[in-house]
Amino acid sequence: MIQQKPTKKTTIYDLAELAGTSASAVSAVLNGNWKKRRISIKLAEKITRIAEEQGYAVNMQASLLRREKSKIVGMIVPKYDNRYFGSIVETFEIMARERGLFPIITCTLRDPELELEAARTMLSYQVEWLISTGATDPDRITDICLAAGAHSLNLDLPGSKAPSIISDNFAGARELTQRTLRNCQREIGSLSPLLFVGGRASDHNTAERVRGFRRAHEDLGISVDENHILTCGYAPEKAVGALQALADTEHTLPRGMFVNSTISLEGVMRWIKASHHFDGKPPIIGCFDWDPFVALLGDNIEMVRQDVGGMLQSVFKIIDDGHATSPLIEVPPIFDTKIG
Amino acid sequence: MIQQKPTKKTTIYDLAELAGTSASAVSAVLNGNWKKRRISIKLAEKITRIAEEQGYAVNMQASLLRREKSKIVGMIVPKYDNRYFGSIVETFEIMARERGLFPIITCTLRDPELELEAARTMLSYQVEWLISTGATDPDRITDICLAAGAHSLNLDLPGSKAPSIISDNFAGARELTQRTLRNCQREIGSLSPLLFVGGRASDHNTAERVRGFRRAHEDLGISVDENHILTCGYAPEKAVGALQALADTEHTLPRGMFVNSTISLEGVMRWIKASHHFDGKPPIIGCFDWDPFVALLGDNIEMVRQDVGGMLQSVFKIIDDGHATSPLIEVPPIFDTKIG
DNA sequence: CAATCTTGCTTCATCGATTGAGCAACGGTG
DNA sequence: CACCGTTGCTCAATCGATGAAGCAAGATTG
Repeated sequence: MIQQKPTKKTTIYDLAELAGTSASAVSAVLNGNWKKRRISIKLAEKITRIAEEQGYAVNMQASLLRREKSKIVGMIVPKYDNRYFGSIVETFEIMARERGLFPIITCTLRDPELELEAARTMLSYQVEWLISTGATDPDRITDICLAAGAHSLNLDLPGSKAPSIISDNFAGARELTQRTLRNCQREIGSLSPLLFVGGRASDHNTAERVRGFRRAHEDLGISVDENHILTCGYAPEKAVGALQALADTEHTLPRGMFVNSTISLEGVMRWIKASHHFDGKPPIIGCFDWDPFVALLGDNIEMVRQDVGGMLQSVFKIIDDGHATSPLIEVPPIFDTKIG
Repeated sequence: MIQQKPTKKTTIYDLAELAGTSASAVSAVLNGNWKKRRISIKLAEKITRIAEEQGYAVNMQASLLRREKSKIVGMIVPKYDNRYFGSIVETFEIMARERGLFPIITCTLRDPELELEAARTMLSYQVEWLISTGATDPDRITDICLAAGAHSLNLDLPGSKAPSIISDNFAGARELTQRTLRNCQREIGSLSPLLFVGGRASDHNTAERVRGFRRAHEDLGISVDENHILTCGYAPEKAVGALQALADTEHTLPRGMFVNSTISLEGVMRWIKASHHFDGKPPIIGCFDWDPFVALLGDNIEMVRQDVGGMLQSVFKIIDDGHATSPLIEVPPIFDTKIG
């Protein structure tokens, strides 16, 4: 018979009838504990064969309703438009599957309302753990998780009510700033302060990176110009706007720059190309994030790669153990050994 | 405090008891059809308030078990490591949510076994539609979808058993090849054939792009060297290997290249940088895919952007209508007007 | 040969939300 | 006052899978 339309779903009752047995035997066979339930091998094989013939797939909704654990782990992520978050999601899925967990992921477009909405939806699906990645208000998410009986974790940006796994932003920014200052010195002959571009002044990561940025300048005895800290937001257009505004008030911009993410870097490079401000004397950039094409094509760009593998190891350590031993885990980012 | 343990989940029975009413009234109020069920506004408000106080979240497993439609749409995608798939996933989520559907996405790492496994898992979760993006064997996925009562669609790579939405690879490749040939001519003074790098000879998209590549050469009266069609796979290392092998047998490589994806481009650029083959005379590249940093930094690289928005419009047109009017939809890719 | 154990199943209650059917109370009508 | 319609709820069956409890038949023991 030719089935154009999808057929009706097969249930264990259908299989039971076909096999001349009970639904409970079918269930026991198909979820693997038929030995414990003392089903004969003969019947088990018969049921398995019929299930395959019928293309049977268990109804997880029914199954999960009955079981006590859902084995579903959720993750919310701001965007899929850069390698950092892409890599986080990919690694999360792989590590979840290794453990027999079912990962569900959703992106929230950096919209705080959508974050909460997405969290609520995931809770409806009975996630056991919800990982908030780069969330604007992780504590509110933790609140609703606790109320709904789920565990929560923060990744990339910390919160105060759930364990947080983040990059070591201070140390990373300090090292990156030092390297960029040196790269810049090698290029222009003298040591001079950098421009800081991107990120939100209100978020923990940006604050820590600014602190590392300042410290690196201190280390080398250079003073930072307060007007040169442009925490204008992450979007490329924000960086373009901030650079243009600064160029409008100051004659020349610093040659060296610390850029807070690849997203902001996109804007920075767009502006550099469009404004012709740096024509002939390309800026020396350090970027707190990694992208393969920038690494290959960007001649004067030093990048730090956040240790996604290490961070997710920590996440799953907590999930595996069922609890965290520390409220904040800072994972050092990775520098390529080669410089500039 | 970090170590709070999640509370027990609240059910409509708990709420009913708190409100001094029945579970069925609670259900009616919370899923919005309390007017139809003639619940008084007074009771509706009371129930709503209590539900909010308790942080109640409906149990989707139970809800979906009872309803006939799940409103879940699934998508499988090979990787999250490039802008094309990232953009597909992001757009898919947005468009699904606009329609009140719940999107679930999983990546299959280009592993055919994992594709099937992921499809089966999604079917267990009662997806109504399953979109196979860039799948190696989309027809097998369609088979198991039909057996499980779900609809299926193919995106990016076509299949023969379900409607397919793909880029117009032939026309796109033809145009891109022509542009690259011209860019190359402008650079080196004479018209000469390009090298084709990346993709699998067995997949539809690569075959069509090779056809467009050949046609563009024909159009300009140039003959293609068969040894210069390197359909070596998508992974960067494959491109590196293929270029090295070719460079080992031939003295000089063509100056112009057609690269089949940003993934392959990564390998191509790695080899170019490492081998020093093109030092001083950078290759002129056309890439069938788009990346913002390549667009900004790659001076001699022309890119085509696949029309993700248009493709997903087509996908959701089919989902909205419940059926497709055509088995294959080819969406023209987008060229930036500016050349070179 | 009765008593007990083992094997191989079946029966039935359950998870939480949904919804058709039904029922009590009240107001309006003739 | 009998009858009917409306309002505002409750009852109970149901979705599909699960697993504790139970039961019948055969095997083993004393």
